[in-house]
Amino acid sequence: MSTEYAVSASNNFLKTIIDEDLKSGKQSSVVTRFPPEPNGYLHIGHAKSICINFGLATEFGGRCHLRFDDTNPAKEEQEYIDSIKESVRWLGFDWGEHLYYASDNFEQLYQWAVCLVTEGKAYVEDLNAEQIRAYRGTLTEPGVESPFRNRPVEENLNLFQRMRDGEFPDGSRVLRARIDMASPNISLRDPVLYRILHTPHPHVGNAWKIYPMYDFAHGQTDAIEGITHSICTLEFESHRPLYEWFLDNLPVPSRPRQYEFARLNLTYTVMSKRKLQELVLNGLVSGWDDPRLPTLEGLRRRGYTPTSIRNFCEQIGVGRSDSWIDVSVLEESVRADLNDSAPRAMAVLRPIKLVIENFPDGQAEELQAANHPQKPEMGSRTIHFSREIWIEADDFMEVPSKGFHRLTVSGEVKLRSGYIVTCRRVIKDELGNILELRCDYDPASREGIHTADGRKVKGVIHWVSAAHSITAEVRLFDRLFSDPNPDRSGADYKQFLNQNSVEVLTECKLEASLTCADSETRYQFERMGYFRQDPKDSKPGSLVFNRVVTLRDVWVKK
RNA sequence: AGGGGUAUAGCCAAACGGUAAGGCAACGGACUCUGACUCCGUCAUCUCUUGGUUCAAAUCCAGGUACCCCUGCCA
Repeated sequence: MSTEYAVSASNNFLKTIIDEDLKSGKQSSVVTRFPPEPNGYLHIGHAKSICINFGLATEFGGRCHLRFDDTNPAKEEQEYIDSIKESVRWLGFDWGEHLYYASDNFEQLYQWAVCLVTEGKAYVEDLNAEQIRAYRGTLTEPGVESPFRNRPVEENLNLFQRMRDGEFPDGSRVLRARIDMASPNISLRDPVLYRILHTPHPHVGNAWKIYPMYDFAHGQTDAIEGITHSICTLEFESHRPLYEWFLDNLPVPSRPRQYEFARLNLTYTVMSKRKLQELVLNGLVSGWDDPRLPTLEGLRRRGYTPTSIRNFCEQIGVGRSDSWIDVSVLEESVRADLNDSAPRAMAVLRPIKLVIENFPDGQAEELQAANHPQKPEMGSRTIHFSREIWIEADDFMEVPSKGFHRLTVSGEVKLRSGYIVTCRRVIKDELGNILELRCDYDPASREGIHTADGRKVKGVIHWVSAAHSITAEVRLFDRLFSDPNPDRSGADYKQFLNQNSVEVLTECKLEASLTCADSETRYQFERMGYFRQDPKDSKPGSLVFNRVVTLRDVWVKK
């Protein structure tokens, strides 16, 4: 399987639209944008949007902007701006010179609001939030016009200027568009354009006392940046008429179009910012970068590669119907990438001692082990074979179950890249716990898996020389939730938290070559899965590895 | 209930009036010094449903049904 980015050139409705726009000459180039609000960390759902926007730009030879949709300083912080930029870069995308902030357009937006006021298309509202809500009507009943709706233009101009000047307290007035209080589309019932907020802004500081709402900022900002295809998620679909109303009524420099796609839903996790934040704040996870979280920082810390996430986004496609992607698709994606690129190593996670009685004490033999079974160009490394080695406890069964083909009493097994050993006896303590296995090895069995009498050995297991191993901590992560859809309505998602979503093993025995493991390198610990050092907690001398994902295992399924 | 959307295999998803792509999963087999990888094969007489138009319908028309979104001074 190839790990190249372009997994398939499958079509989707956005590509079709862009293709037609380009061919018909409606657009001469493609300009998209990824427009996060800097009020939290990015997650895998954002990755889908990032891949769509940057991907489309790349595919059609256009460009993609990174734009912070920073119109609500009450929720936004510089920390999030920094994290978002880092995550987008990590994913492998480059916005070049095109980094923008909606807030850089505040003055222009203000002037356009004045235009609307001047033309009688916007007015200053004195009703409070509760009253506005009551006047708005319901889904089935039309709204009622505000008593301030027909305020004279001059008065509106005066009041709006004074709102800007900071003369009024938060919440005392808003600027509203004058559209249609009876519209069946509620977002057209005189939507709020500006609110008063005496709050400093992370990007423009204390310059403003009033801030535009999303609807009044997004489309115009798209127009200013020359965005041709403004791609957002489905819940903004009913805002599209409003998006277009502003473009129709303001002297904007270009005419962007909004298109919507279905957001990503992943099983066994939660994706809403609110819930993610709740998990972090309540200490239910270790932080925004907890390796069990679907945040990009979490996936990154766990060991997911940017390539695997991009491939995942390509695989799941883009559509307009609500869909649920099983996490196993994400897991399979990182397996595919890592299988290709990860050097192999041996690590025994739950060690049990095996003593080779016919190997001299105090000696060691150097063996060569391939770093990748299908890629000789990745070379090999030296491992040591000696009298005492560690093997995985699971790889020995005193009473083998049917189909088990690893080590059993008086059975034989091949030590990967080493020799065939035969188990002679089991030494236990008085409680019956296995202390060690006593074995013999066949010095002639270095190559292949055939015994001296020509039989083929059934099993191959990983191992590590006791005297040449290092002890390390390994963290095994599982799904954060035990239910495929913890988010389903009517239940508290927290009740579905998987109590065993992390298992910490502190007595793992790793081959010595891992002593100087590079912190970015993902390894395949043979037969156990893919691992990488935890970037925060792993230190020279006390290594900590995270399991990115297990290997596929058809045996345990049976 | 008003408005806006969506229904194609277990999960995604293509198709644009010409006879149901592809991926993942699953299943069967081969290969293998990782029960991994890889390889081969199987997997929708059928597109939510009921009618209609047509030589021909997943695609067009009419009526149902199910689910999602919208009543923040959030985005």
